[in-house]
Amino acid sequence: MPDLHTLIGLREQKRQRTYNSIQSHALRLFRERGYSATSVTEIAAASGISEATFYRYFPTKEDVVLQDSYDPMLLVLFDAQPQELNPVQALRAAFQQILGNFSEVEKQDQKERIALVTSEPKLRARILDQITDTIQLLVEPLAKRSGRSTDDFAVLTVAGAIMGACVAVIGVMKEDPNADLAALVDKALAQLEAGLVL
Amino acid sequence: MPDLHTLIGLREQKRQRTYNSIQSHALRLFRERGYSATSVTEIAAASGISEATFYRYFPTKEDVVLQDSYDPMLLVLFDAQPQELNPVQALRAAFQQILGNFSEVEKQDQKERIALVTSEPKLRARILDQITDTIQLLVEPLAKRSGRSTDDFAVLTVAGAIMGACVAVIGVMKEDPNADLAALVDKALAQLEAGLVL
Amino acid sequence: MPDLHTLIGLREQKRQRTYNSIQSHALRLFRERGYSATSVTEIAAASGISEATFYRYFPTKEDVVLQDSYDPMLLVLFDAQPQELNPVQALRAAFQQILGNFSEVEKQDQKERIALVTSEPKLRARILDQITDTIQLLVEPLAKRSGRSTDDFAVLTVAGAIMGACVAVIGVMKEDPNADLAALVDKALAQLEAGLVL
Amino acid sequence: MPDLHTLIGLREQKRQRTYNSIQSHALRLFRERGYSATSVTEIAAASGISEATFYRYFPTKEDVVLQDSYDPMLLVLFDAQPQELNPVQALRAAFQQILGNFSEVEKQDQKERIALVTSEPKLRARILDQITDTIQLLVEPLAKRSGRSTDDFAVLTVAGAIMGACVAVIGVMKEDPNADLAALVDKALAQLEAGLVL
DNA sequence: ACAACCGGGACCTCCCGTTTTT
DNA sequence: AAAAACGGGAGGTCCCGGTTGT
Repeated sequence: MPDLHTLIGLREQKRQRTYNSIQSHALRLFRERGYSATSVTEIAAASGISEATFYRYFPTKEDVVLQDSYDPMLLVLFDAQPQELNPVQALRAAFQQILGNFSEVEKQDQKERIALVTSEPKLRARILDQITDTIQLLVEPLAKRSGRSTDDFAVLTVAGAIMGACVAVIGVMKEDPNADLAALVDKALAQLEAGLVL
Repeated sequence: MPDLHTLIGLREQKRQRTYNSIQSHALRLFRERGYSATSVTEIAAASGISEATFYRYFPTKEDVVLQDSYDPMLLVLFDAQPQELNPVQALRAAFQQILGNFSEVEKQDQKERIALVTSEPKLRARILDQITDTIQLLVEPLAKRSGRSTDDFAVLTVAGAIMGACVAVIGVMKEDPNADLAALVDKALAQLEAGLVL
Repeated sequence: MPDLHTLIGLREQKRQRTYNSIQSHALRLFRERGYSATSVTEIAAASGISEATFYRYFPTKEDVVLQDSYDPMLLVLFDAQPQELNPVQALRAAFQQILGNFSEVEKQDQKERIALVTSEPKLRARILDQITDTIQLLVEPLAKRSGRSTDDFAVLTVAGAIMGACVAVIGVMKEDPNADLAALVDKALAQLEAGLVL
Repeated sequence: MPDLHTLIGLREQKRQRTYNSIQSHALRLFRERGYSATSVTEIAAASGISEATFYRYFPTKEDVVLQDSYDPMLLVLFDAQPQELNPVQALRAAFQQILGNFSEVEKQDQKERIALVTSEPKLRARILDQITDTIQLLVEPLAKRSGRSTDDFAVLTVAGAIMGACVAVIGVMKEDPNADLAALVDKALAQLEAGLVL
């Protein structure tokens, strides 16, 4: 896993720091006061930026919870997996390299995001989009690795099944917030890996 | 496939007719005027019932789109499948007995419901619940048929994967509303049936 | 000309007072500080109402200049003219009953509105709509009085010509703000009245 | 109708060709990508000129839609009309000699310009100026032909009425873009010609 | 009682002028 | 010197809870 920071300039690094700062301040405030009781003004103040800058990083307040930088990482890591892994195996490995290396802070953040997303109506309203977006996101690399077309319905089905398993895992996390996300996802994908050969 | 009507009394039959009447009038009005521009008052009037009666059938306006009577049917049909079918095979067969026997009217209604649910924010907001509810709903019969516990994570994963595939199918239907829902679901489940053995 | 106030309730009267209060405070502030240098917040404060209430009366800041209550009055007065007057004569008379009875305050307001509308880009941007809307507004009563169809192109032409003459008058007012609006409009319409018989 | 080309030098002819080339390329791009989504850079590239050259022909992007070379033509043609025609008659004839001889390409361009001007806010913002400028433009020749002073309010009224009728015609064109501009203008001016004698 | 009205405040967009990076 | 990021502030929409006119 290459250090992404060495590849980008100072400006981008600062941007990353600001991004993370906003997100973590926001999640903290949401935890302390609740999602809807926290205004963007307050998040901006806590993060030491202007409200306008907040909206330059996140198009809406919802996105501060919904967005993460893991999707592009996932794609990069997926492509970096050894060629002998089949698509689901490679995806499982990539997931593990992200989730398995979460710091305690990241784990905590992730838990809170799941809790928020499953409880706050406004956020729940956008999950279907998130899921279908991620399904679409997965289709292309899955197709590439399996030598199939991106129009192949079988690829779509596998992508859907994987995301469905993730939704089931999120359901578990909701019931038991102390469950180990990385382990659950790995277990689910291990099971699918055996059967879902493309 | 047993005749479901023989299993229920006359009163229940009348209730079913009213239920379907409300739903189809509502879907028609939503198509003609748009979801949010149609009031419950108008739906009740078009269905020849009082507003109070509407709410006795559907707790909210949203539910007239979200609810369907297929979930209980699915469970009954699932249990009625021959014991030699494995869980996913049985589920696939049950789905087919419902979707494959849709009348033209039902097919049209289903299309519109998918279109509404994927476009109206209020409705989209409740899809996660629908999905997780259905996952939970599937867990018990899947566990029973596979001789596993309802707590078995493998069962949950399979239920999630199946629903995920359905979400992918809904994505396809959204892009191409004239696609054949029954055929797509069957194709997806056929693929999962081969790999997802419990 | 009937007293419209006797026909409406106390609430509506209060609404009218608020409406006029906002408009006159706004015009005063625009005169004192300029249009774009005056914020809606300031107008609301000066009028003793909340910003939200401002937007309940005027959809945008522009409308506080553009809107007037004269259009509906004009229609009522037009219809009230003696039947022996031809359409343009009737319109001329109606205009006169409005413009000729302006109080000094109203004259002053009108002057300022003309000055603003011809100078402020944002406002100028909406004049074409105003003009075409008013042309359309005039078509129906003109058609009615002349016994022609509202689709009759001749009616549209006359309505356009009348509004065009008004635009020319506004051009004069812009050059010489102390010119007498009522007199100029009357003179223009008198000229058209002679030739534009429907 | 004299051949305008014989009146101007070769250099001017080339300038005209460049001017027309820029304008038609721009209108095509506006149609294909939308007005605000098309940059001056792109227009210049499509026309095979530099951005600097574009601005030597058109002071702003707006002017490429708003400007036309017809105003000076109109004046020349107006003056060339037989002396027995009254001012409005002469103007009607001049209009016809321009609009009636439009090529298909010019007709199409004109339609698109009307569509753009009535829909793009930035462009709409400048229409009042266009109208009042044209009214002023017409005043002088109208006054001359009628033997009146350019300060004569009657002349201004007639100029305004004529432009107002044109605005009404533009309104028709907006509703029905396939209407015949030349015919509509002629019909409107024919009607005014009968009544608006100076 | 009932609906309309209002104040308050959150969300979000856009623009302009200034500072920082490159 | 050009491009990007930022702060500030105005415009506009929406919803909630309380008040007031009918």
